[in-house]
Amino acid sequence: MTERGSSAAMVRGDSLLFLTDDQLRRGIEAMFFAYRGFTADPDRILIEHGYGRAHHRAVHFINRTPGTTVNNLLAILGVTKQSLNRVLRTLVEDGLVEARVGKRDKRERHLFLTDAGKELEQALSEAQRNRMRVAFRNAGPEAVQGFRAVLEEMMDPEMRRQYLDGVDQG
Amino acid sequence: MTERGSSAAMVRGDSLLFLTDDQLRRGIEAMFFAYRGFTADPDRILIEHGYGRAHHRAVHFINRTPGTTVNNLLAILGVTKQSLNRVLRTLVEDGLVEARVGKRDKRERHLFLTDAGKELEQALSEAQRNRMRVAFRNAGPEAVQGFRAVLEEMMDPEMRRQYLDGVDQG
DNA sequence: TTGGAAAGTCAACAAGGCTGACATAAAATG
DNA sequence: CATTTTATGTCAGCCTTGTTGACTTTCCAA
Repeated sequence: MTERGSSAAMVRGDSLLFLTDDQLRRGIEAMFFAYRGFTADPDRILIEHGYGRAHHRAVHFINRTPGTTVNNLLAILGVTKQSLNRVLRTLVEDGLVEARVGKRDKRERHLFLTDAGKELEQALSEAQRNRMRVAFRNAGPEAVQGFRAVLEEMMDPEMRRQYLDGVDQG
Repeated sequence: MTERGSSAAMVRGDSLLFLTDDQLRRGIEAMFFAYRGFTADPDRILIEHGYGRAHHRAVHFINRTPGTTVNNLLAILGVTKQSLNRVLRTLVEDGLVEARVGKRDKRERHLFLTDAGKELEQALSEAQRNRMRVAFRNAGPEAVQGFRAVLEEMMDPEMRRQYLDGVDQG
């Protein structure tokens, strides 16, 4: 992998990949259009349940890290506690999330999915994984590496930390 | 590039890339966290001007395709005309967008950025391009190819058409 | 014991989606 | 020419999800 002295050109194999403004604009539009596809399937499911993306996000990260506290969730989601609280309240009322008072620190609420919550999470993530799986397969293994590399570079440092935290096996 | 018979394994060079649910979950979170980074810089600029992402999207696509009609924009943005109209109205009132009555079809409004509109568009897209450029450079040219390939596969067919439409030189 | 952190609550507000209904002008069609 | 369809705009009202500000309760820790 060689790097040119030029500010906008990179060498890939034998073909030049120019990072012109137009190339970058295409990357920007790729993100915009792809994010729509990325959320489309879960959105349909959520509407049936009377929920929105905010509920999906909460359910996702509670599932990823069971027992996480409200404060942890706030840091990951990057919203105000009032916003998150509104979402969590409905999820608890609807019996999808359980908020257990902390044992060591009783101010904290540890969040868990109930069986019903796990069921919804499964439906949502399965739909999203299916699309991701098809995209990965069609694009090929090398593309998947590149996809992840670019997205990781696009994150703010704080978000990248959160992202790298959620690793199971490296 | 070889494909294994297995449903979840793909070969990349000599290392196996397993598409386990956990790998897919990481892809999902990568999208979530990266999209935040992707919008963070323009969001800051928009707030200073009292605008939101909806304005950014409109300005972006009017800049991409000057003279585009309201209906075209609706198809690209995937919102209702009421939603878009609210945004366009403020942009026209503020002198960032000009809506010219069509010559051949006088029902149509052809949308153009004014000089002030181009100025804002430049500020927004420059911020976004800078992040994209750094991400691309850090990830490397091969990663950029993969990034685009996966994102394109993630789009709904209709959106992919819109995406591929916006090509200048192939 | 007192300060401050964690969490919850209430109120108010705004952006930006949505639907439904209606108006207007102009093009297209019979 | 009459009718229908299309493109656009607009008003009213609703929802989700974000915001800020103020206030309370709980309770850990200095």
